[in-house]
Amino acid sequence: MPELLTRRELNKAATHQAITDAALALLRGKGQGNFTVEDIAELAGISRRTFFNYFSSIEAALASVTHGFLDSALQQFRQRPADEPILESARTALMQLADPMTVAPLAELFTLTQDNALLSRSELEAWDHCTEQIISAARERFAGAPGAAVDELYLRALAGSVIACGKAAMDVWFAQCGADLSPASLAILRQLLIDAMGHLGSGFGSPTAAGTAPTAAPTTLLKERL
Amino acid sequence: MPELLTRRELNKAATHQAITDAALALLRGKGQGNFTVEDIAELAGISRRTFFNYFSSIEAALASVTHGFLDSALQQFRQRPADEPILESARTALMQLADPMTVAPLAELFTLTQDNALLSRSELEAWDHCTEQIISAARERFAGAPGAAVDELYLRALAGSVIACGKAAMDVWFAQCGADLSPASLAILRQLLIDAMGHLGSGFGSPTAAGTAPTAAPTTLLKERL
DNA sequence: AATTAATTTGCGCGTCGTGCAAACTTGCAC
DNA sequence: GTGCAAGTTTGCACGACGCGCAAATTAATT
Repeated sequence: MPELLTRRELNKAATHQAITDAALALLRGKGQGNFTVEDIAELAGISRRTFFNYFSSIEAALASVTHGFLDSALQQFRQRPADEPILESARTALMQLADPMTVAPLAELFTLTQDNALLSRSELEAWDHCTEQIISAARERFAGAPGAAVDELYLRALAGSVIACGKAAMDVWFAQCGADLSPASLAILRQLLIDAMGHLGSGFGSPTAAGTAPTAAPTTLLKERL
Repeated sequence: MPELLTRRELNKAATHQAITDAALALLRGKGQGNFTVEDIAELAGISRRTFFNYFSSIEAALASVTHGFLDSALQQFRQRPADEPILESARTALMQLADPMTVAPLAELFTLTQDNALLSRSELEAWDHCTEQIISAARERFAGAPGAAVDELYLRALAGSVIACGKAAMDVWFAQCGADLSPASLAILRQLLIDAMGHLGSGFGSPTAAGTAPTAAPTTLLKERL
């Protein structure tokens, strides 16, 4: 969290926040596609033109919620020790996000958008953007390894799969718990993330092995420790 | 391939094709963002309004190339025997696509779009749509299994990871070979797909294990047989 | 040939996204 | 403080978008 000192940065951050807040409020009240940029601008107390100085579309404004969420995930990942197994790092980073403050905005966004269609374009873009950043982070981590050249395919396949599993866990969670943010619900999310990463780590060996059942391999290696 | 008999369906298919051809031609000639729907309509010999009867945007028109590619992948996957290991089915389905006729349009689209930005929104949407369909296909496959309820998390994590690995292989291939469609280049693509699925099947154990090196586990299980 | 259904087309309208230049705000040095 | 330089907001204008609508055109049915 870099301290923003100058007034300019403060104002900019405030406007940014005001826009996403307004967009979310309108999404809540009127539903997807039933409000315009002008509506957002008015509610946020800025001009239509200024909105476009911050975001190129309504979708982009809403996707900033997802960006925020994924950015903090990235942050968690980057500060894991470099000698830790990479799947373990990913798992831990994702787990840190299963707390109310962090998931709340994303959860609401999900419930408000997935009613109508699938994940909207900008949402997908946010996840994709995060994938690219994981690739960078993982590349840096492997840079100091014995083998000189990093296997680009390995990196991209791994990062993509991790994100896919994270997304899968979230999808299942929302389908199961809706916007429920209770401790019990968050515990389920954590377990889903653990299981998803377990499946990934065990090569998707059996559909039930890495689940809640007291089976051997994956659960022992990736058991939750709280 | 369903035989289209009536004139109506024939015309529709022809128009559809004419539009994507025109869009690709303009993309080739003028570059991303430097032509309008009206340009496409004119080149395709239809009205601007008719374009929107087929696609909701230029991006969507271009993404139909990707959709076609992924749909045929889906088709390959669905006709695999149900008792085959699912990763093996996915691998085989993807491999069938490494032939010139199938990848050529996609390859060109990649070279024309990835110059500027990342994969555009509609491209991502196409991959996501394919993921959803793989989930359906896999769910059907597991439906006739002993365990009654299908593990939704397993399904979604698996499908997402498979697609992510396929995408990773393609990304690396394009970065490496550009639009080269020679047998040698396609052989590389096949190997990349094999390796990516190998990494996935072995739980991303080691960065180099599932590669070309004569290591034990993954390569033996997923070796190419031609 | 006449009827019916599907498709194309032109028109209009509200919205989008952006370049531009004029206001206005902030930071910095004198 | 005063004033200057750099950054930001705003209004305006313009081309493009996406779609509803109804008339015109085309294909299938009898």
